[in-house]
Amino acid sequence: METLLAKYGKITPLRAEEEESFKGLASTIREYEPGKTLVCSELDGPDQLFIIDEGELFASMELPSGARAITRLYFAGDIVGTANIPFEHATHTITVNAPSRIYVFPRSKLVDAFTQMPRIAAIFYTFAAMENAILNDRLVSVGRTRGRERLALLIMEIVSRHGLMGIEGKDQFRIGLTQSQIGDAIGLTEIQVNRLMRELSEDGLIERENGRIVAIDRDRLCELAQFRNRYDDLDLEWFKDDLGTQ
Amino acid sequence: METLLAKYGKITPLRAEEEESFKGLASTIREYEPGKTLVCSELDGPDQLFIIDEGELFASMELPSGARAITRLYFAGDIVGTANIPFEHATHTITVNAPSRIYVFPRSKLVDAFTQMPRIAAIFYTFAAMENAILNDRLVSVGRTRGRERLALLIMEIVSRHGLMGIEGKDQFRIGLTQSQIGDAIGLTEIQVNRLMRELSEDGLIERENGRIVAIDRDRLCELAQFRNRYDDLDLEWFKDDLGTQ
DNA sequence: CGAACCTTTGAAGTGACTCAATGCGTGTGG
DNA sequence: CCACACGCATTGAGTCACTTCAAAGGTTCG
Repeated sequence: METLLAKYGKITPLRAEEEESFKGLASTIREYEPGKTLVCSELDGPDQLFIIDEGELFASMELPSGARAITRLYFAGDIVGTANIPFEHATHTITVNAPSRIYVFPRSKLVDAFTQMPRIAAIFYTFAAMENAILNDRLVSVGRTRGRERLALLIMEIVSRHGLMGIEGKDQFRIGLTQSQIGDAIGLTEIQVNRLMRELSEDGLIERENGRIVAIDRDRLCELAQFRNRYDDLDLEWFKDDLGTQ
Repeated sequence: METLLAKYGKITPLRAEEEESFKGLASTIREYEPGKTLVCSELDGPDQLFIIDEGELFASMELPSGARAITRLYFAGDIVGTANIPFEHATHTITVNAPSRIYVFPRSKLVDAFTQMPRIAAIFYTFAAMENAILNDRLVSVGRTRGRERLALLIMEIVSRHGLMGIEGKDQFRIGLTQSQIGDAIGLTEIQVNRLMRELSEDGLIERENGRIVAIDRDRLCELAQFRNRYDDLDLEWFKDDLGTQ
């Protein structure tokens, strides 16, 4: 369960007894293949949270028109399903996008976690706020910038969140989305995504090899996207020491 | 402090001792006039949460280009500033849009609240998840629908959230936003907003009087916007009774 | 080797933007 | 009490980013 604790550890170290207790809450760990749907907004109740040990998922919504929007991307260490928790029906569909190993966390256990460990509540709250901030940035991007900027932002978001958990190496900036999925994530057609990628490529901001994207000129991408890495900006002093274990 | 407790009460009744304890956390109550900026993303640290007793606020972000995006609307009973809490710098600006009475809630007190009352943690988490879901719906709307649908969704969001706290009456559906602000909220120019409002008006979906909007045909607006009232869909059984006060 | 899926390119159409100007209501000061 | 300013709403004309429709080129895998 290293991965699970890694991102949390980055946020605020868990105490030994918290770590122990927290581990007990994740009832099962499962492996999933790409294409698997974990929660479907039309059918399922949202009775579970997921924590990604390894892999990639995304959250999406389908419109009656047949259009699809991808609203969130999830990587190792993320808590998945926050926005579904307080609802009777799931608000979005969650799909596995790369072979993944996932901890399953029944909603009912949240109660235990919050009661036994107030710091866990603060951590969950922090993750929800982080997701909120990322959605916020996405909304601004889609609502108020052109395709070129939106694409740059998506690339930077993926690059930086990948980097967070130390998923680096030569494959560092691989983007595991099809152009069609990228379009669904930034509100463009796949055709336009294709054209913009060529543009960014010709301008030397990215390189493409075999469907993979490499962010070459991160500085200019950041500048273009007005990207701000929210994780760098975390300030968790407010619950650092005060929350005891009762 | 009736309003504060009203929406929470709708979500899950507070116990007497919780209510007492909770009241103690809100340090001050203040009145603000329209135009006042409570938190500015560039300058201020996000050390405070606000709970609206009465009034209207919105959260926005400015881009270097001069464009502005409005990402959230807040009404009586809402918790404002959730997404700013774990960050060193605020992620968005919060502006007062109608005369408001607001409870101010220092961030440091959150620790006390979470520790003393696990149910409060669950409630805050729920509000964050709710905001998450609304941002989600907005993002889908802006990214994957036309202006007409977006406008309809915004109107329905405002109408339904107004209705929540019983702010009804003949003024029931008043929208306290200029066309320019509406544009910033749904990713259109004020000119396009104006044209679309005329369209909706001519089609009998809304009526306009003196800059106010009245949602006449709510059914067709819902259909058009594919609107789903998230508040109707709340399911909070999961922390109803189990979270003791320790 | 073909099927399925993804990427790429072209050409025509359109929703929304930009620029520009007018109208309208309210408040303010001469 | 009128003149003016200011913010907001409205309308028109031209342009552009992106969409839609259509088709061809690559890759991967059974």
